[in-house]
Formats: sequence, structure tokens, C-alpha cells
Amino acid sequence: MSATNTAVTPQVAAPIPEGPCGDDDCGIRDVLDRLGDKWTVLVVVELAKGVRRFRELERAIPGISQRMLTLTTKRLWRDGLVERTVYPTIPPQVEYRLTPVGHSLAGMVNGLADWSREHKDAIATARATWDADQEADRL
Amino acid sequence: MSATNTAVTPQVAAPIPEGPCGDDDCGIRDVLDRLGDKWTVLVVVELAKGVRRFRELERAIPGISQRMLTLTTKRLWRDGLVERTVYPTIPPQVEYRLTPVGHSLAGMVNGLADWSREHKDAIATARATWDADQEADRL
DNA sequence: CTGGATCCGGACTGATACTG
DNA sequence: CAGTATCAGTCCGGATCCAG
Repeated sequence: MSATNTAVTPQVAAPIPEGPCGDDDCGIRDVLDRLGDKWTVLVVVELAKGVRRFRELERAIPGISQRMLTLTTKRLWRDGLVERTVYPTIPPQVEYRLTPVGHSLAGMVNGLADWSREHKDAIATARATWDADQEADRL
Repeated sequence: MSATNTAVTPQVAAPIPEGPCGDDDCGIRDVLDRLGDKWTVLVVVELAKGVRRFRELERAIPGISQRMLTLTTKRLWRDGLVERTVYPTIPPQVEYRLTPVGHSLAGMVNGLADWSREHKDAIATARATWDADQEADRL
């Protein structure tokens, strides 16, 4: 961090060659990186329905592992999208709920879900057609 | 897929063996898997501005490799989100442009971008605060 | 109940070299 | 210019065991 002495530092310390950011691709990445991972969206959707405890989330999202649930909720918590309330009882009890920002994200996600449902068939069809064409071309 | 005798051909017959699918997490995965990978969004955003050739896309998206651009465009093409026009000239020339469906996706993406820009700071702040708190707790 | 720590296999990505 | 093929490095996700 001390810029005073670091004369050379042959490190590849140039991983921020971001350039474009001209119109639309500015902070998109931040959001999509999160939406990209399998579970974040599902957790958000589930929490959009109301307050949930750890176990409840786990049960509500078939296939998620404790590890992933922990990581996902932690990230959402860290980003201020989820509020985490701990009751120091025995056994422990932790409640998760969306913050206002989290709710707005849930809104976006629902928009995506709508789009997805709306174009799902079209995409599937296009894909099938494409595959068929490729097959045909090779023969 | 050549259905020889399919009398009815239940196109959408697949009831989607998904477990939950109760409200919102039906086909979301399909879309987000695509939005998740680093480049798809950027390509879509770029193509939303107009027709682009391969090289143009490559230049417009700093950091993308030919390989990734090829894969990304191919996937979008396959899904019917992008149209691919080949001019058998010398040298070859290939144009990419969004299909109507692709444009609607671009619309969604822009919505995400707006949301992202709107809450970017809030998230950054929350994250910083969170990190600080964690630090504090350990001391 | 909640969640941290570790091991490990698979998927995705990027760099490079080659073809038409 | 447009695209394919190969290879190696990285990271994510899942399973498991352990702790408060």
C-alpha cells in the first residue's frame, strides 16, 4: 500500500484495465456475478415470501447444500440485501429476511422469471432447430 | 428427433420434473445460467446498439478472447437470440444482430443495469460496513 | 440448529497455435 | 477476417466432519 517505496513492483498489478463502461456495462457485472451463481436467486425468491430460518431455507430449496446456503446467505447479508437476526437460544435460531434493497432485487428477479417463462419455449425451439440444422449440415 | 409416427406430438408435454417450481423459480435457471457467464451480457448489450461483425465485437469488448466470443455468440445464436449472417466473400464477413427475442432480453438486461447502478453504492457501503464489523468482532 | 473447515472432482476460462 | 483445437490453470460446488 505504501506508494512511497514501491518503485518497481513487477507484480502484474494491472488487473483493472476496465475501459468500456461507456453506456450499459458499468456496474452490471457486480449484480450478475451474484445472480449468476446457482443459488442466490433461489434464496432471494424464497425470502421474498417472508422471513425464513436457516433450516427452512434449506428445505425450501431442494438440492442446496449447507455449505452453499451458508455462503449464499452470507454474501447477501454482506451486501445488505438480507438482514440476519440471531436469537442466542438453545438451540440457536437465526432468521433471514430481505431488506428493502433486497426486495427491490427480488422484483428484478421476478421480472427475469417472467421473461424466462415467456420465451422459454421459443428458446427451446430455436435450440432444437439449430441442432437439427447443424446435424443436417454435417451430412 | 424425427418423430416418425407421432400422432399428437405433445410439444410442451414435458411437465418439467422440477421440484419446487411453485412460484418463481421455474425456468429462471435457463436464463440466469446464460446471464451468469461473464460475456453474454456484454455481447448482448453491444449488439443492442446495432449490427456488429466478429472483429467489431471483439474490439468493443475489451478482455474477451476469440474463443469466448465464439462460444458466446454461438450460444446466443443457437438460442435464437442472435441472428448470424455469413457473406462468403474474401475475406469472410459475418454479421451478428439481435433477433426480436434478443432485443427483449436486452431490455431486461438494461433493467438490471439500471438497478445495478441505482444500488451500487448502497451495496458497496453495506459491504464495507460489514467487513468493518467483522473486523471489530474479532478484536 | 447453525455454520465453519477441509478435501476433491468437474466445469469454465484464457492463451496459444492452426485452418479456410 | 472468422473460427476451431488443444492444453493448463482456476474456481465453484458437493460431501463430509467438526464445533458452538
